[in-house]
Amino acid sequence: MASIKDVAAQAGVSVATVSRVLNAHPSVRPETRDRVLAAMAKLCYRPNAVARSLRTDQTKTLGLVISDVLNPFFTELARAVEDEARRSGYSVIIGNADEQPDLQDHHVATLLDRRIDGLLVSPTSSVSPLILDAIRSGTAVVFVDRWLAGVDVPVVRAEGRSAIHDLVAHARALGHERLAIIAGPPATTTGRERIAAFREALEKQGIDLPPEYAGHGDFQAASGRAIAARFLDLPSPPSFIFAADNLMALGAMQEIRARGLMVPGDVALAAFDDIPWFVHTDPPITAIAQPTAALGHAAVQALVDLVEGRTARSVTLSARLVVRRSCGEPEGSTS
Amino acid sequence: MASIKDVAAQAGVSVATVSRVLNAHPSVRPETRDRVLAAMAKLCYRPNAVARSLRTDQTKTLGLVISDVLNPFFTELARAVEDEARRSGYSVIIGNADEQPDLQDHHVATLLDRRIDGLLVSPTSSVSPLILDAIRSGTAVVFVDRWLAGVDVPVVRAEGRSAIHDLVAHARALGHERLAIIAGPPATTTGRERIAAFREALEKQGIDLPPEYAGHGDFQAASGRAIAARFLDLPSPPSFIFAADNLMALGAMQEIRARGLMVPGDVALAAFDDIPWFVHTDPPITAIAQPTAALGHAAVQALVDLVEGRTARSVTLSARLVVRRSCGEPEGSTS
DNA sequence: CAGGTTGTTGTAATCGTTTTCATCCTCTGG
DNA sequence: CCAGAGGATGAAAACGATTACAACAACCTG
Repeated sequence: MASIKDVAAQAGVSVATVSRVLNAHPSVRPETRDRVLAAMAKLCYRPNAVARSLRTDQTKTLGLVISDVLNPFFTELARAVEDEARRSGYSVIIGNADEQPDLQDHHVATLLDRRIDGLLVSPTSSVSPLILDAIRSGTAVVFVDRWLAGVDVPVVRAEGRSAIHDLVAHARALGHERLAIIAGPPATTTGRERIAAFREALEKQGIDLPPEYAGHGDFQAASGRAIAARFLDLPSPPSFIFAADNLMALGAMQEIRARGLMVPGDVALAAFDDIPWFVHTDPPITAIAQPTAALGHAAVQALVDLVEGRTARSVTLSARLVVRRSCGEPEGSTS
Repeated sequence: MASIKDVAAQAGVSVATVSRVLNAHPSVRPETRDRVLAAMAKLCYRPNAVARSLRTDQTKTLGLVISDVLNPFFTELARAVEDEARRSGYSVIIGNADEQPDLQDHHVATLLDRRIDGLLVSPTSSVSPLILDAIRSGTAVVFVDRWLAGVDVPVVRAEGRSAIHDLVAHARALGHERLAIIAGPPATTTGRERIAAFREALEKQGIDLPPEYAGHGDFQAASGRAIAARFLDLPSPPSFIFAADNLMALGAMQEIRARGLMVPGDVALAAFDDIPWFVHTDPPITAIAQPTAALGHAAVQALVDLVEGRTARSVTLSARLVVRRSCGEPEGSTS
């Protein structure tokens, strides 16, 4: 592959001049520029980003470490992140932590070794010395969706508390009295917040959340299924199950189906995170929708601000309840 | 960030020695090695992958360019690719082409600029001078799922022909006579192959595929919906619609629902690609399942073979029909 | 016409590694 | 006791770009 030296030789100029036309430096005579451009075209020259990064100390690359690519929420987030990053002239390297702290650390480490300009993380666990080190040593970091306490880093997330209150009110209006939750891991902020909001909403309605009606999964389908099974095995099983993400809702659905039970007749179901398929499930699933793409865009903007030396602020967008039929027939409904 | 020079100074040795312990070179006195290791720990030294890549001319990075990350098939493929690559010591940079040739080229170009060691592509269009150039100039390339004709590059894909024959036979057994297909873009191999197999299967059954029963979408939901609408507006609409991927099936489902029609009563529906949600839709959707993860693993193995100077062969796995209820009630079914 | 500007170009240092070659030391065998 | 082997280390040259600085020409101004 042709290097800047080959181009310089071909054009009969020095490498400095070639570099100057590469970087659109003003003081290059048009005639010389054309000669260089011609040489580049002739040799199919493409600048070596590796060498450039070494010299300029910037890779024009952002790292994104998410908990689970297979979760449609994170997939959409990743896509939005990539789109926005590209608009700002950055590439994105995605690391899939698969909800495992070790894997998360592995990705953070290799991204740091690759000298990415900035890091976007949705932390899997509550502590990560590596991430904290990176922040302390000056790496630009922004948290998205989930965050780590005790560090001064911008957080871009959706506020789900009020939507959860709406959901609980909705369930109560439909006559549900025994409400259960399949929450996320306590080690994650979203794992803790969603159950806290749920409990708070129940209290507002004058009911409480018995321990056996609260399970902590890992945001993946299998755990949702296992916890749903535990609920349904109870002497007095809940009449309503709220899954804190769409994958655990899928698992719960599988378990409910496997037992020959009906939604919402036997158990009602609702999920945090909305996905297109929820419209077509049997029954359509009531869910809390996050402004996923907006989250991704805002996160990249904040990170790029940080990387380029500007200041960045945290952003909180709001999630909203989308009522469908999985909690019972809304009054006035025909189907 | 500490460099190899700082470590050398701290340990009182030359950079060459530090480099040697970094690369586990045998001829370093154990005592020296320990001293260097201690210095590295003290300085929190991490080797700069950028500098290393420049010197060694290898980035230990693979590029993956896929047509649409939001398509669950590609998401799962990407995940499998990343897993397998990590096992072989490579990172993966994913480029999402969003079914747009321009975007695909953009990603290929930046990946090449970053001097990735190998490229995994599922081409969006039938021609791509950039990709062809890359192959000619010696870049290791492997095609996955889709491919480009006329180049000697390993292809890793699933064979769906026989599963499509099974599907058509299944539809016929259920009494369907007017079968339609929402195919992919003719510019893609999967777009062409699936409709060819479908037409062939129909012929075997003694029926033909009228032009108005064949539409070409772009593998995304909106196009599936538009084509389904066209089918349903026909004076004699089809009784069975086969969508060539899951997103177009989603679009078709949306259109069918919007018209108040029932599946499979009014129209039957089947999809290429299977996803977990198909079990829970109303009705559960009959689909052709690909061995997605295996595809990803095989593709990476082939690519790594190529990168590391071994020879790689094409791999063809087979897809299989998963019968559910969206084409009609199978005999003996109770639900 | 001297002296200063301005515009265009080249030389060479630099980024953080790896690696070749040379050097120095120690040990072995005759 | 000396030659030669071999082990451990260092000096320095790459890799392909960017950029500070110097150099030189041409031009303008008084």
